[in-house]
This record gives sequence, structure tokens and C-alpha cells, in this order.
Amino acid sequence: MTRDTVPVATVRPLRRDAELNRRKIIESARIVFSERGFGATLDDIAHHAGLGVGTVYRRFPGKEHLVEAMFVERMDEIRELAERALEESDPWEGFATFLVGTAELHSADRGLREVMLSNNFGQERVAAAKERMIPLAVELVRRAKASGQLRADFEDTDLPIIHMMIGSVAQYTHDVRPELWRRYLGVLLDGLRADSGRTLSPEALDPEALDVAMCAWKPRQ
Amino acid sequence: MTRDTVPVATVRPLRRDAELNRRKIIESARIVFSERGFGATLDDIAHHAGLGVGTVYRRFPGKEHLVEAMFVERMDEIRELAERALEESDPWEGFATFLVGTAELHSADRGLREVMLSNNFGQERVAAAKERMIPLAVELVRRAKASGQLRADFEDTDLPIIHMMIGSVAQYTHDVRPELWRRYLGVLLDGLRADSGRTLSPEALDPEALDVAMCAWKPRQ
DNA sequence: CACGAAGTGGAGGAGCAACCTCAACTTCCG
DNA sequence: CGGAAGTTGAGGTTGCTCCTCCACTTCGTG
Repeated sequence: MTRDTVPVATVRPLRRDAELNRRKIIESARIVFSERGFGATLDDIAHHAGLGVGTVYRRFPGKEHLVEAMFVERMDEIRELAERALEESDPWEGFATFLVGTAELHSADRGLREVMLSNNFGQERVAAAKERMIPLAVELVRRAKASGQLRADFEDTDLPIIHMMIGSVAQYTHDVRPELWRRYLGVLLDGLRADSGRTLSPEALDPEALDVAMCAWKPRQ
Repeated sequence: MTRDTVPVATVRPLRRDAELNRRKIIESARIVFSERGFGATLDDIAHHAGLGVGTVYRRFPGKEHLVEAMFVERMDEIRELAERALEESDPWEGFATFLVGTAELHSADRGLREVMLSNNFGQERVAAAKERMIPLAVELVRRAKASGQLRADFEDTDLPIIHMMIGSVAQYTHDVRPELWRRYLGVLLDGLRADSGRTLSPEALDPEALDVAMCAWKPRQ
């Protein structure tokens, strides 16, 4: 090794056709995962992209890697959503906007929903993206409670559970009325306003318990 | 055939040991289906009953038959629940009692939930049992709306969707906090009281669309 | 008790689906 | 033009569920 050898950037760029195919794969993965979730196989994605299976496996060692590559940016979308929601002057509006916005993303992209609600997909980078998002969501909740508009017994861990509920409706009625979930999110939001004077029971999950649930959950069909 | 041949009651009774085993199978099926849903195989049930697979297949031609034999009575439990709820003097209490009671049954029995929310399990007799139950539920909704306590834009088809939501939470947190679904049913009930003054959108499913959704839904894991 | 009918067990075949490999072929680009 | 890089898809492997089959056991009647 001479002194001139550049130690970084050892990865030489892909051949032009290969780079094109890589993009086709990612594009197809986005579409297929969003429609059918991670139940979809790499074979499905290859077929959708008009490529052989081998090509996909050459580029991505396994489904995990493709997922990783794909959802970090989607999760950053959610983070941006939270940032914009925090700019809302009315804390309740901010909270509600965030909830509706994330539900829109979840209901339009089944893969995203599965990544967000399960801890079985994507490791490092996805987890990191989640971590980046959480404090913003926590702050949205805090503000809405402090303003007296969100019921005081609401907890941070209620957020993913609500997404789980809304997502299951979205999936159930997807072929028949893709927007129906808004109806039930409406009921939930009405139920979450502070004015009811009632108290929720039992208590919400603590973060550890939520983590256990997320690790155990493996979606299918 | 002589005149004396009795045309009915041609089925001769099972041998004593066989009858015992039949009961074991049904008992095991109840337990296994309620824990793991219809994803469970007849092999699983046989093993749980301490019998060979062949024995199960000899008695029940397929999973469908076992399901049919098993859930008609469970659905009648729900009907009785509705009957009792109709006896409540306060219409809202009746409505809420019914919702909590059915959710309790669903969350304790994954198989029951799957039968209720999908049209892919059990045919004739299960469908008939559902039909018997529906008018009672409709009446519960009608009364609660007429009393001005249930929001006026609530529809009959909201009931199964709410069960879908609650059931998905119950499944998600089953191993960690089996009773947590009550918390979210609480939020929903608060949101369903008439006093919010807000209006749900979009509109609820019509019964035909609900049927399509139920036919398409096949639960897994 | 003894015998035939009824019932049982569980290894294993058939069928399917997902995952991934590999060797023959094609394309790129210096 | 030559060799490195890339592509292909039939098919091997694994893992699952469903269900059959027949040698074996048990029942209960004459």
C-alpha cells in the first residue's frame, strides 16, 4: 500500500446499467412493500421490477437490508411531520395534525406501518430513526396536555397503540373504503379531548412493556 | 326395506372410547383455537388432546367442520349478552355493556374474534347464528341513539369495526397486558357519547361493503 | 372368551411457498 | 476487443400444513 492509497471511498461505483437496476429495485420495493407489506417476497419485487431474482439478491443480501435502505427516509418524513406539528400555535391542533398525518402515512404504506409497530424489521438505522422521532412526539403530547385540551391521563405509549388500531381498520377496509379509518380516528380524537371528565383505565403501557409487544408482533396478511 | 325400518336416527352411536375422544378433541380445539386462532392446525389440536392426528381427521373431515361445531354456541353467548343488555333500563348503559361484554369475549378467544370478523370460517350454521344476533345489536344502537346519549351519526356497521380495532390491540398487547384493550375501548366510548357536538366523517360502511371487507379478511399471526 | 367391527397412531407423502444459489449467458467500458 | 461486471431464472433447500394409510389396539356382543 503506497501513501497515496485513499483509505476511504474504497467502494468503486456500480456500472451504469447496474446502478439503473438498483434504482428499479428500490422503486419496486417501495411500491410492493407499501401495498402488501413485508409478506411480499424478493421474488415479487424482482418480478415487479422486470428483473431476475438473482439480480435483487446480488444487490441486497436479504430482505432486511432492503427494508433498512428503504424506511429510514420514510421515518424521517414522520419526524418532519412532528416538527411541523410543533410549529402549530394551538397545542391541540398540533397534536391532532400529527396523529392524522402519521395515520395517513401508515394507511398509505403498509410496510411503513409494519416497521413502525414491530421491532422485527430493520435494525440499527431504523431504530436510530425511531429514537430521533420519539422526543418530538413526546413534546407534542406534553404541550397538548399542558394546555388542558388533551386529557391528562393520556400517555406517550398510547400513540403507537392508536396507530395499531387505526392501521388495522385501514387494512380491513382498504379495498372497500380506503379512507374509512378517518371516521374512527375522529371518534378517538373526540374521546381524547379533556372535557369528558372521565378517567382511563387500566393504565397505559410503560415503555418496556411496549417494547416487548413490538418485539413479539409479526404481521401477516 | 320393510315398513318397520326407521328412516331417521340411522346414525348409530359411537363406541364409548370414541365418544370420549370426540369430547377430548372438542375440548382441545376450544383451548387451542382460543389461544392461537385458526392458524392452529388439526395436528396441534390432536397433540394437545394427546391423540393421533388420524383420530381427529376420522371424526372431523376438516378444520371447517370443527369450527362449525364449535362456534355456534359461542355466538349464541353473544346473542344472550345482547338480550341482557336490552333489559338494561338506561339505553346507554345497555349499549356500553354490550360493547364491553363482546370485547371481553373477543379478547379472550382469538378464534371467536376471527369467526366474527371474517366470512371465511364456518358456513351455514355460523352465518345463521350471526343473523340471529344482528337485529338485537341494531336495536341496542337504535335505543341508545333515540335516548340522545349515543351520537346520532353512529351506524350499525361501526360495531364490527370497533371490534376489529379493540381486537387488534388485545392481540398486540396480549402477552404483556391482556386487559389493556379496556383503556382504548374507554377512549372510544367517550368519543361515542353524543355530547361532543362534532360529526363523524367519512360516513360509515354500508352493510354490503362491510360484507366485502369481511370476506376479504383472512387473519394470520 | 373370542371374534369381528370399530377405532387408533403417527410416520410420511403430496403440495405449496419462500428463500436463495449457480453456471451459462449478456453487457459494459477501458 | 477482452475481461470484469452484471444478469438470469430454473431449480435445490427448507419448512410448513394438510391429510392418508394400514398395521395395530380396543370394544362389546354372542
